[in-house]
Amino acid sequence: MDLDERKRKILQAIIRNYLETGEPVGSRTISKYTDLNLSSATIRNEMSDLEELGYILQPHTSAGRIPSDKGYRLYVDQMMLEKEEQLNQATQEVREMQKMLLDREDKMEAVLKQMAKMLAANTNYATMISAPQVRGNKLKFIQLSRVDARQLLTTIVVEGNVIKNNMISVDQMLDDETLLKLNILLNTNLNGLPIEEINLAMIANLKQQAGIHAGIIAEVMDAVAAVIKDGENVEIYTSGANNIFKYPELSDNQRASELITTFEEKQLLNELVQDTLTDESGTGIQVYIGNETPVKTMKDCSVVTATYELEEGMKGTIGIIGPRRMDYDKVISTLKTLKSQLDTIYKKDDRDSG
Amino acid sequence: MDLDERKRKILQAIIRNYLETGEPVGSRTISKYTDLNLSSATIRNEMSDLEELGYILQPHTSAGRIPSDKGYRLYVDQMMLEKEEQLNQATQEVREMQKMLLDREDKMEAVLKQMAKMLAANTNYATMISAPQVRGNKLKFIQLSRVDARQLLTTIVVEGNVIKNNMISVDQMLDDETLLKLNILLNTNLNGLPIEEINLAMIANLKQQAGIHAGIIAEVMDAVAAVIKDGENVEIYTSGANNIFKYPELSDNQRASELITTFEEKQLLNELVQDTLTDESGTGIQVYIGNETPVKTMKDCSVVTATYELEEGMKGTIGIIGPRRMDYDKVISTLKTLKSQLDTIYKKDDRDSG
DNA sequence: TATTAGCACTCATCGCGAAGGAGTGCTAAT
DNA sequence: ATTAGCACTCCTTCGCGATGAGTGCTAATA
Repeated sequence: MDLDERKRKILQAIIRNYLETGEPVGSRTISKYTDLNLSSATIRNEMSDLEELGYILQPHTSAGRIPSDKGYRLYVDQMMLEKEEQLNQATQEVREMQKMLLDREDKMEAVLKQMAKMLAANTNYATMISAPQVRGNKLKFIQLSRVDARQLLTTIVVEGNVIKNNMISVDQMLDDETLLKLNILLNTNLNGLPIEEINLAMIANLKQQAGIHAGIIAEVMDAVAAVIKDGENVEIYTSGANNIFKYPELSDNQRASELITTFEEKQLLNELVQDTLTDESGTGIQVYIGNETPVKTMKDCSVVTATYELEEGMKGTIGIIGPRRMDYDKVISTLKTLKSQLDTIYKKDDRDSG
Repeated sequence: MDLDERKRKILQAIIRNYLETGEPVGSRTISKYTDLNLSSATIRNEMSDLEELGYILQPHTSAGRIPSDKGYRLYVDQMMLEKEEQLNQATQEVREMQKMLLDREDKMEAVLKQMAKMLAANTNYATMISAPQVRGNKLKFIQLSRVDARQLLTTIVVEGNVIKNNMISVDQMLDDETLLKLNILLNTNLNGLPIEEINLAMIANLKQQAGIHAGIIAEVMDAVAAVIKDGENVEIYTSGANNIFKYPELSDNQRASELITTFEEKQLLNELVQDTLTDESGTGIQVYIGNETPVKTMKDCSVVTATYELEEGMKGTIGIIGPRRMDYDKVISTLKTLKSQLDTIYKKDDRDSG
């Protein structure tokens, strides 16, 4: 089942060539452009074997060969092993990104958006970045403030400095003392508590202590619940969806429409994020080739993802979506470098955003 | 220059037919499917006239005619006049939307997103909705809260209940009294003030009064400035970009790519919003045909926009983008109804969101 | 005078078959 | 084991005639 050296070299040559041209590769091409010094006939025999083994396939009888998913898979795995060390390639793109990360003074949202855009511009593929997922976080601070006679403002801060506001309408004006009491009640009972651990008994208890203001407590708890809910559907930023038009194999109406919808709805991309976050291989980089992807509209694409991690276990995903004949080499090394930048730089610096 | 009744009828028939089929319309078709009882020869003569006048044109010598931008323009203007009254058409879609608006309990963002989606599904065109633009608003409430030893939380509420949070890191812990003082200082000086009217002199004054905590004041003012900045780049929600693939005249690679980019970047859509908001015709509905649109990537499209207005002069834009042969009738009446729903329903109900 | 029938003409589109050519598999020679 | 040679496959391209939709013009008609 294992391939000998020569077969592997030929397969690699086929894939390399196909990545460049997007056209089926013939035996003569391989014979000419490799250092194997073999005639096209020999190559043909080997190709015949490779086809039988399922690494390549023929679009039609008298065409050259193109890599199968299995072929790509071998190629990628092999590459990942070989290139393990040469991380500090420090390409132009990465330097740019690094600069951007250091420059950041505005919100995470803006940084992620721009990062997606830059990645797309650099790779010529479609990109997505998910904001770090808030999960298992503790309440840090709750406050009720009187904005005007009829309106209270709830402010909830969760560890990791995720902030959430909510307006509550009240029937009659609350005096300062009552407001202070409620604030103390909320903070002494809830501060430091993981949101998930807030249960019905506690809520009932709070309400009882709040007396006639139980209704307000209820609304505050709704807002807290909303924080959890918000944390579930992660924000996803995309860019470069138009890049799919650069690859004829993706830009027929049917496929293009599906892909565009996927990028626009972002719903399905979430599946990709979840899948990436759960299945954690060693490197933090994953490659989905063709049908391997969890998003079925991308079955004619390849997807490379990286997970990055900020402090406090907040994880996010970066994804690059392109044709099967993606420049895996470039994409993987770019993602690796970017990932490590994010992992380290963000952890050093400790300010954060809302 | 003005068209006689017959010419107008023929032009109308040509446009109607072309809207349905997307194919050039021949004289025989018109002769058969109108109540004019004219032979195709007569129609041909009239069509020749209409072409000379610039209302229709021929893709090639022996093809039928298609409407020119000028032709569409006449058609739309005419239609807008005729249909002025029949607003209460209360179609299925509108009823659904109305229900959705009444149901709303979550944030504006979610409502607008879903509205865009629904519009796209109903019309089979691409849609966009801009969130109401915050402009000329007054500060309603400012608060500094101590979240932990090193961090202060700024909460700023603007009229219309736009809420903005910001974390401030401090070197040493502030005691309760100082915090209270700062809060009183901020609120007595700034509450009720239009954000634009805050000037350097006021800031200097505040800083002086804050004494050693001038740095904190500076950071709060930065956050206030950020509210203005936020207000400028309006959020725009889009949906149904994939619908362009339903119209062959828009879905060649070149055009599709440009349009998709426009929808993804949203930058350019902002121009459309601004244009719509400034140039205010009577009805609040605008129709851009082909090259009339301010967004050049949409030169092969028609764009219909409506402005809606919430309380306090907050205006937003709804846009529908489709091919030139758009079903203007349906789109306009849908937008008209939706607009009036938004105008009235939102004004009645007064709760709001952050 | 306006309308219409008739006709020649234009031109995009479709189908078809031949030519071209890239690439293969097989066989026989090296 | 490798390779040269050759027949074969089949996709692609191109040209060409047929088709047909639609026009403009002219002459006849009401």
